[in-house]
Amino acid sequence: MKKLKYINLDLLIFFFNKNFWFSFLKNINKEYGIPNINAQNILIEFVSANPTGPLHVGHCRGAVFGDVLSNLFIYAGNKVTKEYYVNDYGNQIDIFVESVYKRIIEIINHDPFPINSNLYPGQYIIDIAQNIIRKKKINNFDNYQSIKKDLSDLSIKEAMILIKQGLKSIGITHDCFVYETEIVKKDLINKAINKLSKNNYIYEGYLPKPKSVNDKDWVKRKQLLFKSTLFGDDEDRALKKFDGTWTYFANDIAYHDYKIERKYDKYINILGADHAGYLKRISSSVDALQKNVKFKCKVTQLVKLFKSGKPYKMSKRAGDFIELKDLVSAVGKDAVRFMMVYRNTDSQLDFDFDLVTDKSKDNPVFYVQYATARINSLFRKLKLNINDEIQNVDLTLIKDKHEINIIKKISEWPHVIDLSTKNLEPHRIPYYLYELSSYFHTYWNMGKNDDSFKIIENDNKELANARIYLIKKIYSILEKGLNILNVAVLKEM
RNA sequence: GCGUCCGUAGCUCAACUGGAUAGAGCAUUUGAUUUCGGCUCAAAAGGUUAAGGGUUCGAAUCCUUUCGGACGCACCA
Repeated sequence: MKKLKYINLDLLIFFFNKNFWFSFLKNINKEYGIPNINAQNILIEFVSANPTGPLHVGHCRGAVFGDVLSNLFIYAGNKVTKEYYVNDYGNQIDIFVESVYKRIIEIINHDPFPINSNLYPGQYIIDIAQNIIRKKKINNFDNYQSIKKDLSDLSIKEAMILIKQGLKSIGITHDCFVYETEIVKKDLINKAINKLSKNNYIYEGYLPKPKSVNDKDWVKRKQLLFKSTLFGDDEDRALKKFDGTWTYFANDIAYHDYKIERKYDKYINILGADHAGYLKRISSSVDALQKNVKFKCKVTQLVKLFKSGKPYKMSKRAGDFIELKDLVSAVGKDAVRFMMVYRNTDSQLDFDFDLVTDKSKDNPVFYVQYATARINSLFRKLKLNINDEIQNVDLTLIKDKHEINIIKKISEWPHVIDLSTKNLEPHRIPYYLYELSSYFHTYWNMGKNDDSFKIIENDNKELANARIYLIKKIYSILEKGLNILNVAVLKEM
């Protein structure tokens, strides 16, 4: 230690000398950055988009966020189950299936598809219709009511194929798909509601009129309610509809009870901004179902698309939204993944099509990948395998301030991992990788201006060896970080 | 009207969750390099952290009020 500065009661500041940093660098091993924690069994639910069509850009942020978070937890030594809840039940599915039906009839009988109805018009509905006709599981489409159940199953199956393709295109695979119809079929709803009932969390009562509803359309009605206000929600929530069937929320309580029954150490839900209002209610129900359960919801804010600095508008109603797979084919999986977690999920994200395909240092994805490519080129030049250990290093030859700063930057890595994991904030990783890359590129450029800073091209073999050792440590962290992001580590570009 | 999130340099965002002089990139200015004013490099400048009030040794961070923005607010999913 070089010196110790006293600021006040709680703050001590340490200044380390160079030898500290050398021995620090020496001690970096394969486990460097992995927190020393007890392994946990974590269930993380994300995407969970309705099976009524392919994924679009709006789903993308939550999808990548959940996946990176999973990788992060795995890296930190935990066991992770990535789960997708399939809402294959209820009104929206009915509308979807009817849309597919009308498209089938349009294709077979040339009856035009009813525009301006509540049905989904999109091209993907036509594709699904064609697939169903082609696969010939149903031979006669004349009577909608009689084939409704089969058509529904087939349509959902087709939609799930599209969704899984979209996920695959950005490198995401879920471990587990839980279908809402299964929850209903197994009668898990009664089971969960009984659980709540036993604790007196359920009653018959009245809800106040919502502000967004007209007086005319509002009928005061006694209904079955869950006391979510006991757990911090703004209102108690309805469990049964006017026709006596369960609400979506009741089914979701059952689903979360099913999660709890499977006994994980920790549960994480990733929700889109448009479902943020749902958060209190679902966490209330989880608290009510089981005391002291570790359950966290994370909301990802919207993504705004830009092209050359101008907003890129799209409308779901008109059916012209951008599908995830279109985004990926336009800018590539790496760019999508990197940029989607580059920012804190609490803030809205601007995603510029042009910037992420730019081959320049303005593009953070390129910049980080360029660093790994440059480092690889050094090893190629030396005819060294980048994975081999470097022997007999004399690190005291590293003297420059910038080199010491690189070591300091490297020392931040475990903290980045720790904060990202604890606070569910993986944006720190790409941000850090960008900074570390920036340190590396500056180092590289120092050699361009001054030969004595050339990493390998100088007469001093010992010095070159020490520098290569340092560079390799940078590389191993970039590699770890990119692996967590599931962004390619490029050997050359 | 209510709820959630956000407001930090001209722009897009960080800031180790309450700690030092609030940091990066773009844009700007200056210089270097390049037989290109375009690529690259180096440096400078840029801030009352939306505004007011409070909490304490100490606040961008916590509390409160106001203003501004996004999203949501049926028995839909």
